[in-house]
Amino acid sequence: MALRNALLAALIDRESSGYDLAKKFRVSVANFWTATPQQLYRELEKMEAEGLLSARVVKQDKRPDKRLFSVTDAGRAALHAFTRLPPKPTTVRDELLVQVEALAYADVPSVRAAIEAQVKHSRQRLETYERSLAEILGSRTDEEFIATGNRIGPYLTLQRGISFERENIGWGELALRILERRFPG
Amino acid sequence: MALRNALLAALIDRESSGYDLAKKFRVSVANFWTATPQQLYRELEKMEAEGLLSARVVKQDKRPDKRLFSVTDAGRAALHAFTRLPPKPTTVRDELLVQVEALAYADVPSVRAAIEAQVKHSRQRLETYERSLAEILGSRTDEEFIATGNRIGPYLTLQRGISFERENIGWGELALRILERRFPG
DNA sequence: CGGCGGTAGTCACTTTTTTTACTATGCAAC
DNA sequence: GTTGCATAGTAAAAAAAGTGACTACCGCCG
Repeated sequence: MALRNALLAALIDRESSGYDLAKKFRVSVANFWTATPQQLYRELEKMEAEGLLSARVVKQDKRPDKRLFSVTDAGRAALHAFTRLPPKPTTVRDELLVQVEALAYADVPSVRAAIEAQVKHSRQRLETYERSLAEILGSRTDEEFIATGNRIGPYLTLQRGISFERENIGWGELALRILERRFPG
Repeated sequence: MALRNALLAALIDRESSGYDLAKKFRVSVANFWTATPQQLYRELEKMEAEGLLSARVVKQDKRPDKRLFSVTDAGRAALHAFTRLPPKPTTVRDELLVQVEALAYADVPSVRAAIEAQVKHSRQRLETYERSLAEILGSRTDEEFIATGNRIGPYLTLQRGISFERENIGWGELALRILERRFPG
């Protein structure tokens, strides 16, 4: 009952297929919610059944048909109601940091490789976020956008994602330097 | 099967009761893993049954008895094996950011209050982390510690927590300024 | 023309997580 | 003197999430 709010937020200003949403969840939404395609499809079904979404089938020529979902008035109302409630505390699950916490008992080369992989991943995400931000801003500066832009919400979540990934990269580099020094090889 | 690794990491250099762990998960571990007390107790039982932990009962005078768990050799081996595997991608669930993403359809005063609450919470966590860091460092500087300290793992995860909470605070303040400007009241 | 990758999903099953409701004891404040 | 908070847990059920396998169709590359 929580994924649905993320879906409403992701769908609210753009009709999308399950597949589109899966992509969006891999890229921008990944910033604050993670979900597998299976979860999405299941939840979309339920939400349609409950009247939060409406779906229409679009026949396609060279691809399988797809179903485009959009938020209904009831969905909009549910989203508004959700924003009136105090949000649940954030939950995170970061196996890499568990491995780092256990460093003294860990296989250091594996952990080092995992940190490197994560730094790479963060760099990619950072680029994606920055492209999205540029798209939102258009030709305006941050200042102009903040004063007059209308996609303030996505702007803010993107900013959060950007600073998060920057910190991630910085932290990863620090960790690698320290590992290099303490466990050379 | 994932919480268990976080538990092994949390227990590895200190025998603790379920209650102690619940506290530790609220404070330091919260940085990279969240779990409720119920989850902890259940998992501790299983892990003891599987020989990853050993437990001893300590009778107490003015409180209920408690069971102190410590990691066995098998547990240490399991933790090491875990660190050899590539960590699963991080998952997050942040309802506050979902609400912010949906700002245009949200109840703005509620969201503003939620951001304020989160900033306060982050300030508290930041203080906690900084205290823990000072404890780990003792009288050493960061430089000295990095060169010679032996709790490198916890040092790194704490650093990650600290920078995360700082970013959180900065982001929250930015968001509040923007809300103030765009939705005054 | 065969295989790979991208689009667009569904189904069955298992594991995990969350929720709700309990049992106890003791301390401190009001 | 009893209410609320902290300690220290347990049990059962419901809900959510994750895993793996599967169906299709198409375009493109070699």
